[in-house]
Amino acid sequence: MDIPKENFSEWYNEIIKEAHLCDLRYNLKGFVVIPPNAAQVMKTMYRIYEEALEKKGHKPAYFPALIPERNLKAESEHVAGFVPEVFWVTEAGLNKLEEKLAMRPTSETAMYPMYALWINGKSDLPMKIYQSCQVWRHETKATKPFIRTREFYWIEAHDVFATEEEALMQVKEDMETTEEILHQRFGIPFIFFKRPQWDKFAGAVDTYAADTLMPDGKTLQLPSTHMLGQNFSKVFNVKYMDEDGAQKFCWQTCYGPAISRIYASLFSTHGDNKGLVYPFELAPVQVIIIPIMKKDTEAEVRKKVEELKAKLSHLRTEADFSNNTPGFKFNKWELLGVPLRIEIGMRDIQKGACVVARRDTGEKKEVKLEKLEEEIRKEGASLSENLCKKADSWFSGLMHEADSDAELGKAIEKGGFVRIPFCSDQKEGEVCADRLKEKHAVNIRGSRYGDKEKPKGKKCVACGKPASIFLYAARQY
RNA sequence: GGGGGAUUGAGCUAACCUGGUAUGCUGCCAGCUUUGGGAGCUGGUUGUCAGAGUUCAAAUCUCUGAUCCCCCA
Repeated sequence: MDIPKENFSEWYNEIIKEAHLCDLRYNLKGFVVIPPNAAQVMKTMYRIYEEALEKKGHKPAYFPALIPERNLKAESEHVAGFVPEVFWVTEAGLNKLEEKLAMRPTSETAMYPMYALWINGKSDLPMKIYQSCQVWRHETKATKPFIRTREFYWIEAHDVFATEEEALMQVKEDMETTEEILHQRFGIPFIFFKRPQWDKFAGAVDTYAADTLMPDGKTLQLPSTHMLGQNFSKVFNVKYMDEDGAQKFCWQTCYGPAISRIYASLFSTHGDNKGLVYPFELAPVQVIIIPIMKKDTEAEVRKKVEELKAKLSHLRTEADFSNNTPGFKFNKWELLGVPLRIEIGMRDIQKGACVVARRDTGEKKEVKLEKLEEEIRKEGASLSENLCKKADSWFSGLMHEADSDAELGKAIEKGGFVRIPFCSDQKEGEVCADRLKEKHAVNIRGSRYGDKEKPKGKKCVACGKPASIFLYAARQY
């Protein structure tokens, strides 16, 4: 493959096809088949996430995919937000169902009626449960593989606490988890925004969402964590008996990292003109050994390669003995994003060495065989670190500021986020957000988490009234 | 929501206007040769989106339907 990443849209379609990341031939709009090349990475991402959540006190569970209509409709804001996108099951076998069943678009209304039964007293709290599952949303916007599909793969964690403070702490913990995994381990840069009131999760008190950037400068929402307050507990009767003997409503949060979407940003962030580039930890094949064989040396080289493979069996190591030329194999495994490649032929064997090549930099170097394991470990770690650093520096170059409508119009063309003074992130600010959307095709992402600065003396870029807060604008997926 | 494109083997494609044995490349399988940056030869391999109509004869003409992909907001 040789598509310049500058033309991101074309690059994205091409890499999906060339590297077999998903098969679009399943003839149902918005539903894609995810073959092993992508599924292996997604499973690793799932495993990393699940381990992290469990380490922080979450336990796994599985809830039904179908939700009775009356459950889904219990919380009015929630239902208003999701119903336009729900797939309904209305028939079973030969009969019409008496009550429609929703294919879960998210699982609050499947889980919380059970929570009401499970939680009785303070000793049941906090209750932190997650499930890894698929959800379905009949998206009306244009679908795009991994980024916006009508069926997608995610984890949803739903936590319940006795107090508001604990719930707020959980929101913070979710943000930390996101930083530890998405940024530090996957190398994906992002910013946490507190969404404006008009753009929060349906039914939530507040929504905090991690927004990353795609190579074309448009933003993509990754995990979000929601402070649900008591909105759902009051509807679903999630209560505990306090020490004073009174029944009290619980405080809830939920957190939803969408693995399929995170995967999109993973390969889009790190990939290059030659194809995929994976962090060492996530690569389905971490080390590929390419034997260089002549007819008379084949047996000897083969033996050596098997030896190396066994030596590196603690990693996902493979050897390519296929009947292709070395050049073909180099290109193939580079396209597939294998972080490290070992080349070995008689020339090297005689020196007691092999050649190690890095996917990210293309550097090749000779490594003595007795130092191989150590070198592989070092180079693997260094590669992941380099990917993260490269992504960070690219990302930080896309942070802009604007104090007026005209400046915003200019800055947004560069791609990325633009920090602007804004009248309000409460409901009344929506008019201004709509105006900017109309004029510049930008979306207001919210205030940056932790940004305490006040826009003293500045005016809202949309309405010109005194600004109360700095918000960020970006074009979005 | 607006626009565009398309449906011929696993993928890309020719033939369609002017109806008559469906073309080539890639892939895949087998064999031989080959291997330090996309190898070569020989042989093999599967197909006209669905339904109806016109006709001696339909990938091609007519009608009806279905589906997908892409771009922009």
